[in-house]
Amino acid sequence: MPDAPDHATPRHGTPRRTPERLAQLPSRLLAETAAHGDRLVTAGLAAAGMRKWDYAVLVTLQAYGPASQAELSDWSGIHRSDMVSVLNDLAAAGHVQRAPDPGDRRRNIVSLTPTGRRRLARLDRLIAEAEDRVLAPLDPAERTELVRLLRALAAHHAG
Amino acid sequence: MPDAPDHATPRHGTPRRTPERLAQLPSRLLAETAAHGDRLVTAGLAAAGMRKWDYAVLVTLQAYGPASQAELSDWSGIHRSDMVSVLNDLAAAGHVQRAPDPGDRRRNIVSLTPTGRRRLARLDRLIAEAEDRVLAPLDPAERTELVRLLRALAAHHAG
DNA sequence: CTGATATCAGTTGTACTGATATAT
DNA sequence: CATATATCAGTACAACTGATATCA
Repeated sequence: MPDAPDHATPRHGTPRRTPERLAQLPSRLLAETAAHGDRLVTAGLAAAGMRKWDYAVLVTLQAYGPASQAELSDWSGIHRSDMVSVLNDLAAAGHVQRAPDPGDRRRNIVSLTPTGRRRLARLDRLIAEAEDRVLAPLDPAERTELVRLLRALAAHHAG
Repeated sequence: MPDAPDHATPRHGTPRRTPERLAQLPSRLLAETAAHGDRLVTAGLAAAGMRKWDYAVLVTLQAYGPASQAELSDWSGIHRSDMVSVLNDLAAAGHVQRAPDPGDRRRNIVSLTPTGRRRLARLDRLIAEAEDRVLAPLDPAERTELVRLLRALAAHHAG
């Protein structure tokens, strides 16, 4: 089925929206839905006064235990340069602790505090709600399938 | 299946990557795959010296015919403020033409030139190749399903 | 008057680059 | 020497905001 005729003169009453050829491009759909997801997650975390990267760091620390800033960068996806201020904020709020590594004095050992652990539990709930809103129109099987397909894409482009 | 134990001391030889709890978040997967898609599309269009928004404007003009800048903004998704410079570039390259609307002198009527039409045909091929790279690991049925699911999300959050 | 249009100037947010001091 | 770490300053880019002149 072809698009609207090329060079069509705009007629009044004709509904106009993003052209189908544009709207169905995978790259465009990914960008659009990613933006919606980011907006919902950002709004959810803002309820606790925190940001996406704060959550990523706390989850990584919980999963793997104390780590250097370089390790946290690699595992969470935050740029090394930006990790500094993220940790400054988390440390100032008492959610993480920075201590020099006695075995390698270039490094800081970053670890979760009990306060950070409690905060993470709350963020987990907020994130779960946000993700549920992101996937709202999909049933459970569709959600699983979407995640599977996205992981296949992510794995392919990461390798 | 639980994650790695909480507070685990890093053991040498343990492979480390983004924690599973983080890696499987739909919002994160969308952001990651969208970034890859954008990178591939940007690289593809750069082969013709053009950008994403240039393509979006040309496609919209082909689909709906001559339009005002405000209409192009609404239909292509480009911010009104940014449309100006996009059209400046496209007009300077001879791909579109700006003419005052005799019926409403606030408006410009933007239309495709023959040069722009030829350029669009080339961009269509470049985009098709880029999208094919984006979806590379998926078979045809999976590609269709992914687009269907993403469109459901996009439609839900647009309404 | 209001509201829409095109334009430009400027802000914001985020990813990223580059340089530096320190230590391995 | 080369390499790795943490830090900070500054860049690049896109999305967005706000103001203005023009016109319906």
